[in-house]
Amino acid sequence: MNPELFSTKQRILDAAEALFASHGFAGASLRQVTSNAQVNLAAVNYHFGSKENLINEVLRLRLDKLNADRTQALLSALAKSPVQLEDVLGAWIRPALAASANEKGSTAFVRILARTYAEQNERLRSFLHDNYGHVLRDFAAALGTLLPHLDKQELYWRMDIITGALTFAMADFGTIKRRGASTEQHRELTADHLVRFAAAGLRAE
Amino acid sequence: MNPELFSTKQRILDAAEALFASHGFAGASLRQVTSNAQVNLAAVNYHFGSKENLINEVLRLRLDKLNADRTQALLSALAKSPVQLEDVLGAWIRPALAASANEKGSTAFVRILARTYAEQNERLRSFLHDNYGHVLRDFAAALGTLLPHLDKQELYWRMDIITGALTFAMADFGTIKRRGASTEQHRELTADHLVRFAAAGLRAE
DNA sequence: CTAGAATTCAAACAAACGTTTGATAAGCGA
DNA sequence: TCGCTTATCAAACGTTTGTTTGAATTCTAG
Repeated sequence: MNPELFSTKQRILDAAEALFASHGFAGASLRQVTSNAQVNLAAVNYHFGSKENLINEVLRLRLDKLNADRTQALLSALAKSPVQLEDVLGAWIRPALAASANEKGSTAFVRILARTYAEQNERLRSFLHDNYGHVLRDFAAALGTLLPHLDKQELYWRMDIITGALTFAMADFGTIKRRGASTEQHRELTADHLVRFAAAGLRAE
Repeated sequence: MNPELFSTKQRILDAAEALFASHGFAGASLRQVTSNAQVNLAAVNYHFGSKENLINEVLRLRLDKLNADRTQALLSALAKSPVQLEDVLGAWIRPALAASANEKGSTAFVRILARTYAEQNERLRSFLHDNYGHVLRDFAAALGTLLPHLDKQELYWRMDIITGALTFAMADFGTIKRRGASTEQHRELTADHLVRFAAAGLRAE
């Protein structure tokens, strides 16, 4: 029951995250996961109950932090006066980029997100909607007041485009190298460009 | 050997496309495919050799047409003087949107594309790169002359963002309904917005 | 009509899958 | 140390996977 850093449970989560990212949920087997984690095959069902629960847990842990970061960043952006579109978009984009360059140095989570986003899997979509839909709604409300020329449907559609762009930009974040820039500089640069790109797209027409 | 419209081979391709789109390559079994296609299980291996070959064939058939359409549209855009950024982007975006609303009335192919794009699967990535990389290079060259303020690396990165946005917009194309608009009107509207969005993002900074 | 190729079919193959089991080991408050 | 919970383990469970087989059927050129 200890939240040890290298506990069986944590090693499974780490290995699962990496394998789900590279092979997908269906493509990564529990035997691969437990082998990479160097734990017994039965450990997954003991600690998580089932493969499906493991998938949910991998998503939940990361999303909890990402959404908390986004919510806090949004509050900061809304506290300023006047509220700037770039700040709101930054509150959406920067925490996601930060999550993609975390302690494990892996972009596994965002690649999982890209896959999940690409999947039409109804179970996952409703899981995301139920647990994290309110964050999306908060951002939509903030963006809506900043962009009164967009009706609600159009706004959601453009946010979807931005999310797609962001997700893929993040998924490629780890693979694209920029000459003579540290990871943090690179991240800042990427965030700046994404925010500008998204802001220009939202203001269009 | 006949290219009949409802041949066993074609029925397998159609069923595979739909199932790969909704369940992924690993998630869709040959038994599901052959059952939906109403053909014998062994027919896949007889006509395609293996599941992997079937996946490649599903991708290849659609991509051949998409890339031919894009190449032709690019030539048309470049024939005009002066060459407009919106026209080049339209040559990239419109054929993809058209492919997403084809005779079968399904968005299966673009959802497959979204999944493939999200996958880090090296086999598929090199398959796409080897067979269709030249089209991407042609567009990059055209965009490069229109956007001299972007260096090559930055340009490719932004094209990646656009492709991600486009892919997800297409994947959602079928699910989003717009009140009082036919499918063709809807597609035209979507294409216009995507082009504007992308052009604004590319011109930024 | 007939011979031979092309296709379809039910059945089975080994391998891999997620999951369960029961025994064993480790951890720990009393 | 005891007794009990928690955790790990090898082994096996029944399914499902992609693939192969060999016989039956359909098609087609001569």
